[in-house]
Parts: sequence; C-alpha cells; structure tokens
Amino acid sequence: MLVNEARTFRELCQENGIAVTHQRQVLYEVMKTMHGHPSPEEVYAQVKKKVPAISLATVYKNIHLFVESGVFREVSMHHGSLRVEMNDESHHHMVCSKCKAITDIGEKELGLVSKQDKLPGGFLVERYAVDVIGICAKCQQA
Amino acid sequence: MLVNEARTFRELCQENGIAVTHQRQVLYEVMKTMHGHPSPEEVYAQVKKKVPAISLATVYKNIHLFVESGVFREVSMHHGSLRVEMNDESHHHMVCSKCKAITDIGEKELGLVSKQDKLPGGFLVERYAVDVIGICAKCQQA
DNA sequence: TTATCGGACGATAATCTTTATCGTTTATAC
DNA sequence: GTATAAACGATAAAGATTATCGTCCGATAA
Repeated sequence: MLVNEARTFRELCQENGIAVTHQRQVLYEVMKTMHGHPSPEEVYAQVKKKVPAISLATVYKNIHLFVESGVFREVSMHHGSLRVEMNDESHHHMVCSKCKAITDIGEKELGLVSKQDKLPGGFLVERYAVDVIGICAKCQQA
Repeated sequence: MLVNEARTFRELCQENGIAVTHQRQVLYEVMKTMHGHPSPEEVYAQVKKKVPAISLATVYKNIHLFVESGVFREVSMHHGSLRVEMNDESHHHMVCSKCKAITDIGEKELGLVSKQDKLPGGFLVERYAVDVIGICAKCQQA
C-alpha cells in the first residue's frame, strides 16, 4: 500500500515532468492527510514534524507547483492584495486562471443559481458570489 | 449636483456613525469613479492626485470602514494568505462575513448553477466556484 | 555503477502588503 | 468658542511571499 502510494506519487511527478524528491513526497502525503483549508505556514508546521530541516521556501515552491500541476487547488483565487468592488449592480466574476484577471459578468448573463436561504449548519445566507474560473480570451491566444 | 453628492455622502456617514472628513470624502468620490477591482495601492495612487498629503494608512483604514459599512464590498473574501483545498469532492464554500471561517458544502446540497460553456468575451470555462457569503452559526449567537 | 548535469534544497535577504503606534490635527456636540 | 473623541500622517512593525545563491541530490546515459 505504501509502495502503491509511492508509485502513484512517482507517476504524478513523471506526468508533470518534475523530480521525485523526499521533501516533495512528504509534503504531498502530509497535505493529503490535512483537512480544511490550511495556509502555507500551517502546512509547513506539519511537514516539519517529519522533515525538520525543510525550508519554508521549499513548502511555498512546491505548493505552487502542485497547484499549477492541478494536484491541489487554491481556495478562491488569491490576488496578493485586497481588491474592492465598485460595480454596484448584481454581478459575478470571471477569473482567468493564467493571468488572474477579473472580469465582471452580469447575474442575468450568467444564468444560474437557485437561491436557498437555509443551508446546513444553520448558516445564514447573505448572498452568493460566483467565480467562473477559466481562461480569458487573451491567454487562450498565447 | 455637487451639493447633492456631498449631502449624500454626509448622510452615509451619519448613518454609519462616522465623521465626515475631507480625506474620507475624496476617497469615496475617487473610488466611485474607478472601474475594475483596484487594490488599496491603486486607490491610494488616485486619491493622492487630489490630496497629496494623504497617508496610505488612511486609505487602508477607510477602505475597511467602507467595506464594513457596506458602501463597497471586497472581491472574494481575503484571508490574508494562500489557502489550499484538500477536499477533492465537488463542493463549494460557505464563508462567514464576520469571522471569515470557510466551510465546505457539497455541490448537491447547494442545489445550484446551470453550467454554460460559453461566456461573453470568449472566456473558456473550467469550473464554477461558488462562495455563499453569510453568517455562520457561531457568529449568529455572538 | 558511476559520472555528469540540471533541477531542487536550505538559508536568508529582500520585497510586498497590511497593521499598529503615537503625537498632532480636526470634526462634532455643547 | 471650547472640550472631547475620533481621524490623520508618519513610520515602525508584523506578516506573507519571493528572490538569490551556494550546496546537494535525482535523473540520465555511459
């Protein structure tokens, strides 16, 4: 089973053309066991238990690598800084996964959502925010 | 018209119990004219043209104030750092606007979206990411 | 199996974003 | 007009992320 896991990870690396390193493998396995939506620091803290000498920079580099390779994904696009919304009409967003550009799309043009007011866990709904993730026209050309 | 605008802003401040300052007013007016999804730095650059002595800290403080007051809103919740997704089943997120906690909700439980593959501007859809913004059970009690 | 080479690693400096501190100034209520 | 609390500006500090660079290790082919 462990062998099988290792084999899977090895294949995963080969598919993406990256080297199979000890740090990379432990990082991957640790992340697989984590729940919720950890930050790089939290992942770092966990991995350090198994590879005490690992560097935070390595964690960052490999998390990005995994995200780019589609192994993991990020919880909503991270734009590095706070962004404010000036458009006061009902709309959602198209976010380019390559260049991170954000474009508005009117609620009606998008089609969607059946709004429910009751959700599991007693969560009180204020509004829906939909991000359509994809590739913008510009990045499709390049 | 200008008088009217000023009056509106004054009322807005009074509704939210905040003082009407020159910086605050210019910031508000400048932001109203901006399109897209500017970062605090970008807003700062614009406001500085009209109030050269303004501090970046003031811009930050008042953007937060505006967001809390519901005057503007932020483009997807900002958690201060990159977050990775460990749940590999189709799901979306419930995000608490008070405490920023993120909870998963299964795609089926949510009801949701009619997926269209074609969107305006030639945007190529990969997937939909829905954030349900609201108040979590814990924050409803407090 | 070993030599070679490029990619990966660790340490840390640097950068970028945001927040906290604090002395001074200003808006508001009286 | 004056008192008081809030807001401002300057800047230090904190937090998050990236860049740099010398060393080390994994992949490939002899």
